[in-house]
Amino acid sequence: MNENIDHTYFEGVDASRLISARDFSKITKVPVSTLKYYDEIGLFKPLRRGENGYRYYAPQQVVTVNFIRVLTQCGVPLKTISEMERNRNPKDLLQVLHKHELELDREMRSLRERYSVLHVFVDMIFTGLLADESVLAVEEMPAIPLLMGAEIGHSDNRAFYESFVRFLAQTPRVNLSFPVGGLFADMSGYLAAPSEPSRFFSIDPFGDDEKPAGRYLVGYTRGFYGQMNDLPEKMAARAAEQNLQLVGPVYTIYLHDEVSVSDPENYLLQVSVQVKEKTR
Amino acid sequence: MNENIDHTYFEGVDASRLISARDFSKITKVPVSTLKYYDEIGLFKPLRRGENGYRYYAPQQVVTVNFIRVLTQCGVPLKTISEMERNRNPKDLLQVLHKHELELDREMRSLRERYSVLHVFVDMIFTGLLADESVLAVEEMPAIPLLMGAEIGHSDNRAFYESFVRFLAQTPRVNLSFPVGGLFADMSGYLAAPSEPSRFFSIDPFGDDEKPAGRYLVGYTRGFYGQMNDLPEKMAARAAEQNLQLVGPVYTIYLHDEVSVSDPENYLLQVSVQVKEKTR
DNA sequence: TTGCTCCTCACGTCACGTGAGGTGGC
DNA sequence: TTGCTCCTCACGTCACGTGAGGTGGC
Repeated sequence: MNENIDHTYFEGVDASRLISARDFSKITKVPVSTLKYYDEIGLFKPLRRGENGYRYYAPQQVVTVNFIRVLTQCGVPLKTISEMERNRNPKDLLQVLHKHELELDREMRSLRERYSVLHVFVDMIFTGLLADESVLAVEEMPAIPLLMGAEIGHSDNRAFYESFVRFLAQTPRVNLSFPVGGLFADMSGYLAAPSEPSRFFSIDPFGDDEKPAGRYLVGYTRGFYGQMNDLPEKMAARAAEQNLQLVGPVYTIYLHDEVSVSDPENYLLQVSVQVKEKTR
Repeated sequence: MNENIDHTYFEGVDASRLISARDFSKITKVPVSTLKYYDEIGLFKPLRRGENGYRYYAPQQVVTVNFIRVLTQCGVPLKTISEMERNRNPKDLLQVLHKHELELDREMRSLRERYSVLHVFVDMIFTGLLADESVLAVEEMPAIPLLMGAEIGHSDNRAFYESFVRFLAQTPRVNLSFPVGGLFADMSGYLAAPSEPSRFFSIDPFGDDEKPAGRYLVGYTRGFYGQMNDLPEKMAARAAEQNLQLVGPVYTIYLHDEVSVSDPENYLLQVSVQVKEKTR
């Protein structure tokens, strides 16, 4: 970025004040190999070369190389930076920088999203590890934000996959980085067809819907996607035994799936449905 | 990530429900070339291959490939993801994810910093474009956060470079991505040795010091670093003429430097010193 | 026959990283 | 002579992208 600088401007600087490649690298945290590469492609050259070929940098060049690093970290290709610099002037640079401010805005949003994705996965895997799978229990559950898919019309019994694909195809509305769960209208719907949820939802913290906080009857079972074993019947039986009034939809979420577990027999499903204590 | 899945689990799924590479790419926004690459290195394979070699993906694989994308965007190498997946289990995955949550925290901070760097540059270049260089004027200036360097002892007249290098070497305290300015203790110090600032400072929004808001006598001049022309004398003369009482240090900032301008003769320096109206 | 989609194979690319083998001043 | 730092040259690498040339079903 300083190849156009007339070196006579630095005549007052004697060689002993200049900085070796190693030291320049230490100051700027830019690896020596990178400095050599920038030199090679003509993007950023040392102020002076020793007779033995040693690279010597001027102190001011620190600002320049850091500026280049900022631009590359913003995703500007080195070639673009080179071209920009060939006829650099304040107005054009201002335009480019302004464009990349917007680019950084997008990056910021994407990063926040990646963060939430990781957080949701951590949360689910952790919940799965703590879960006592062998018991059905009534417990307090916090609210979970969701993005709800459209209702599924079950015209034939192969509709599951098509519905799922249709749900997935709703991008970009549905963010596919978050785990997907299945929902049944109520307990009787779940009992009737345990592998045919009436809706899918994405566990998306930016979603408009939510699974409300409250007391839930919670059960777990292990197995491949859609394999419910005797969980529906057990949950219905428990509700009857303890005189629990089940309200609202049944939520099914794979806490452990192919992302975290090798053996499909060990995928861990959590099923929950809200409980309202019966008035006596 | 699904190479360990026993394909018999998908026997219920007939081929017509599976998704072609093109469609899978459209749904997930992952380029086909990337899908092929993941297949090639054995990281993520389609559920089934047609007799003609066509790739067919199952709907559930959408979640998996998105998870892979999230990890790679967090900087996890594909090889690491592959290894992780070979003996994947919830506990280990939890550890890895937690580590990368911290990684993302750092990324977030770095991104915010890049953003501020761009902002500061935009601000300076823009100010430079708007400046009326030909006139000395008294004007309101906003406060600017700074990171101040140590005071410079001027033992000899070559100390400038050494001081500057020492200032730069104060990393990591000094963030070298932000522009650097020079400061003189007062107007008489500036007049006495216009190219020997008593301190350097970094225009770092996260800095502890600041240039206070207030009314400043502001002048501009063009030329290479340290070239002040007759600006010091003109500013002193103007202060005397208009009976201005100059208080506090003299700030010198290159609004346009080698980053934004090709010709060193056109580097634009802004010099400002605070004004206190004399009580009459 | 004509599109259209998919395939493989091979080579390119971007921004470096990594030795091998050599120089030069204290 | 021994370290130590720097050099050049060449090749490797990571995560893909980009054709060239070919297949296969409507």
